[in-house]
This record gives sequence, C-alpha cells and structure tokens, in this order.
Amino acid sequence: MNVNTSTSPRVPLAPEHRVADDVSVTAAAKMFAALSDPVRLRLFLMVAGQSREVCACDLVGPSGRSQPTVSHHMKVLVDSGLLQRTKRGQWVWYRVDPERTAAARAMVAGANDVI
Amino acid sequence: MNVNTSTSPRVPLAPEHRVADDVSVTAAAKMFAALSDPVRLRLFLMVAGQSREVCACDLVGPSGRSQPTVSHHMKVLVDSGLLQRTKRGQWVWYRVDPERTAAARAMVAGANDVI
DNA sequence: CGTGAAGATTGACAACTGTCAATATGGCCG
DNA sequence: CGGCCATATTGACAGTTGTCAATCTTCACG
Repeated sequence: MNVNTSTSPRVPLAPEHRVADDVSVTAAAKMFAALSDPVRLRLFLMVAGQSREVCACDLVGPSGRSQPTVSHHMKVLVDSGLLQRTKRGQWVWYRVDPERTAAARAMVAGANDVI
Repeated sequence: MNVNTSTSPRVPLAPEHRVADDVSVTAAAKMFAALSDPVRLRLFLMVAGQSREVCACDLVGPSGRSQPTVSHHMKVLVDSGLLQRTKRGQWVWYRVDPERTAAARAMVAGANDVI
C-alpha cells in the first residue's frame, strides 16, 4: 500500500540549527566528564545540595575515598568550572557556580524542551 | 578582633537532605559519561537539536569519525538511556528520551536553582 | 621557631576508553 | 539467488583515568 515503507532518509539534518560551537561543546564535555564518575558526582551533589559553602574536610569521610583521591576529584570539578573553590585559613570551601551549571543543563536540554 | 577568623567548619553537611540513592547516582553518572566525549556530545546534540528522529546515516559525515566509531558512540548514548533507537528497514533512527534527559538536568540542578 | 593538622602533589599501576581497519550481519532490490 | 547498502561487531593499540601510599606545602597556634 505504501510505496515507501522504509521512509528513506535524505531529509538531512535540518537547515542550520547551529548546534553549538567547538569551544562550548568542548567546555560542556569537560563538565560532563567531571560528573561522569559516581564518586565525583556524589561529591558534586554534596556541595550542590547545600545552600551554603561546604568544607573539604566534610567530604572525605562520606565519600569513602582517601583524602588524596577526594582532593583530586575536587580539582577535576573545579577545573571543569562546575564548582568554585575558596581557601580560608587552613580550610578549603566549595560552592556551585550557578552560571556554569545552568550552561550544562541547557546542553542536556534539546531544542524541544526549552528548559 | 575576631576570635574565629577561620570560621572553623563543623557545621557538618546538613541534616539529611538525602542526596540521591546509589542507583540513580550510578545511572546519572552513566548518562554524564555518555556526554563526556566531545564527539559523542556533538552526536547527541545533533539528535537533541532536531524535533524529529535522526537517521544514523546522517551522523557519520558531520561527525568526522568512521562509521564503526559513530556506531559505537551511538550505542553508548542509547545504553546510557539518553537516546532511543529504532530500526526501520536498513536504517536506524535516533531520538531523545525526554524523561531521562530531564533526570540528567535535574541532577545538575543543585538544591538552589530549582530548575 | 616547632608541632600538628588540612589539603595538594607525586608516582605507580590496573582498568577503562576512543579510534580505526577488517569483517560480520541483515535487509532491499533486481 | 546475488550483490549492494546501512549498520554492528571484533581486535588491536595508544592514551586516559581512578585509586592509594608516601610525601610535600601551607597555615594556625603555642
């Protein structure tokens, strides 16, 4: 009944819905990479879940990883841009960067659900 | 002047703002891992940026990677849950899974910005 | 100063990942 | 059937990553 059951493609990708430039894609990929490890995602959530800054000293225990490992993970999160770091006295405090996290969320949002 | 300039920590992490259970954290980490490679993130955006399904055959060229590599990347995206796959005739079509992408976005949203 | 504590850095190692060439699978059409 | 086309799988290899023990650095405070 239908001449073209297999709906041949060739409706190529859409005019020029410019996806995103190299720079922002690379930056976004780096943020997602920072969240791609379960331990590191938990560390991020521990910070993002608070309405105030979180001390590094409160992260080692709950994470179940050694201090150097946690330090390494936090550096990855900061380098990705998702978290910000402040040293106060001997302690280090972390907080979310709202703009960068918003950018990450926007990337996951397709063209459809407009966030 | 201030006895406690260094704002000693010990305001430990917050009552029981349950962060997220093991399962969802692991699942979310898997989704972020899927987006953590620039090439793969682009592939995802090519699909997410369209309002309709996208044929696999339209992804190889623009991605600048070999067909097997693209096939591998798309499998990672599907296995993560971010994309859905349908084979129609000889062609394979991809589309976003709205619920899973929403879940991923929710994870990136801290407690503050309530999405 | 010196001591101790918080956090960072280094080095090492196993596990994982992105990539391609080669090959396999499965569907269309003549 | 037979050939072709789209996509998947396999195998191999270089590069990256998560982890810890050991060590270093920085800071507060006597």
